[in-house]
Amino acid sequence: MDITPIKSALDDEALTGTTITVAGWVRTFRNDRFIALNDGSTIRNLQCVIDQNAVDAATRARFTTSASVRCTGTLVPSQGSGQRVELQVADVAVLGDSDAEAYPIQPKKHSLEFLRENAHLRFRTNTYSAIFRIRHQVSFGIHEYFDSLGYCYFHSPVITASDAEGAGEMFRVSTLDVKRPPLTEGGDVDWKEDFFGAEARLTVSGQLQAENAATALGKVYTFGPTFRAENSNTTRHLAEFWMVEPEAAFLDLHGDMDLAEGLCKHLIARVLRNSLDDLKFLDARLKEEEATKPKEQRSELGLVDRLRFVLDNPFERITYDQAIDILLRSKPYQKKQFQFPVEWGVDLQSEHERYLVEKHFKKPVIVTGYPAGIKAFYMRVNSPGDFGYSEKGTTVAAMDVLFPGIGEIIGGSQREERLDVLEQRMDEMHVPKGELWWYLDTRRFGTVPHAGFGLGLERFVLFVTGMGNIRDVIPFPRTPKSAAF
RNA sequence: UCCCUGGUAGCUCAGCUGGUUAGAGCACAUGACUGUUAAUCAUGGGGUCGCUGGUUCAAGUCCAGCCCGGGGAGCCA
Repeated sequence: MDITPIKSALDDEALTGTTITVAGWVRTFRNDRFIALNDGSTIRNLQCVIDQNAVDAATRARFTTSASVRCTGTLVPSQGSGQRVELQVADVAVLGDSDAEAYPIQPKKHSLEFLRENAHLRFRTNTYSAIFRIRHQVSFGIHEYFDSLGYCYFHSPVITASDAEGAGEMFRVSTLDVKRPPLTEGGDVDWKEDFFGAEARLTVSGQLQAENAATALGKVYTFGPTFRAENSNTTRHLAEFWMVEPEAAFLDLHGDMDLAEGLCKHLIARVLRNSLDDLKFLDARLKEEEATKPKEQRSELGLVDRLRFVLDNPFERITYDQAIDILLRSKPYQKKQFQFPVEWGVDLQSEHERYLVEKHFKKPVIVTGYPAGIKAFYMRVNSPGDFGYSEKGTTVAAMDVLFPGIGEIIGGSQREERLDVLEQRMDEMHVPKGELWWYLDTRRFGTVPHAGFGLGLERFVLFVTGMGNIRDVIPFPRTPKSAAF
């Protein structure tokens, strides 16, 4: 039996007048006659009209919220005003009952907190089904973008024996007995006895391995789960998240910025093209939510308009020096409204990034040329004439893409390809060179200028969906003290 | 980890300065309904007031500790 997706039933005008079978989950059953059926193919429901003479009362009583149902009938123009077509049901089967008393999700508005606690069922709501369809569009668009530019999808390992990547605290991977681990003569845990014969951890980044690949395959990108054991309790952090990390040989900082901006725009364009129903739903939801907020906290543009605006305008590209200048001349600085100091050499705080993006430029901003002291060892040291070079101190070819409401959505850089400079920086920052010999080999044998970045998938989905909490844009969020489901 | 804030019915929330039997809307159950759009109408059931201890004649309400959620900050993507 062919099952027609509800999306096709609603959109394909050639199906009107034909007999089709649809299958999905009941959203509501009204007037003992109308099933609003959803199968996940679209946010819209198909109205299935039951003939009460043909379907007995006992069966009709089983059309409860979230029961799974299969309906066969004729697709006809609707007599009601809420939809273009509806299904005149000739045959209906309840595939799986849903006890209305026990089922937690009701046909009403629920708080996101409650739905988060029912993460296994929240996909059945309009909001979350929209989010995860959009997440799919973004994921697929990532492959589409890099493939179209000749990038090779590269699978970096999830388990690593190196903790020198410096991107954050790592989770340990071990098969040793936690209560009685083997010990060395000195009384320490003997990791040689562990599964990998060394201390192993979950990756915090595939970048270093991607650099190995880029200096052979030319252009690569990784896309997979990444793990950080930081005790971060915010709306923008997860312990397990998905990251995209392109890395390309013969690419400089400007090319890197072009690549990052191009990716963001490609993804936004794709979502606008393929997920407009879902976006419009989230847009309306957002407006409703914002109506309860004071005027100054409301955003000027709706979700769809915001996405179009980002798509249509170039990202602002400034140096760290310029960012500091703007902040020093800003009203909040002069009125002493910033909590953290603004001076050359210290990192930009959330409040500073927010000011630049949301108040000053009112669009995405790429900041380059950060002081070397606050950035990772592998970033290229700037020389006079480089964009981002500063008279005030040593800077590196870093670039952070800052988005309104979210802050840093992409962090990247041109990499230090000069072996001597790289080794000196590793010494300064106490990065163990011995452990990273395989990484340094890229600079020993045919080193080339190259660049890349990391984009947090969930942060991007957060922006595209207009959601406020990163735990709502990943199916089963892992955060400190929480790994349920 | 730090700061702020909250936890009362399945959900969303009200409950004043401590004082009868802790309320509402929605949901749910039963009944009605052949054009509904989060359908509607009638009737009904439903509570360890987060946990533990304390103050008091009396605690949902006051105090202390703990647990959990939310917002913000740091770390970052």
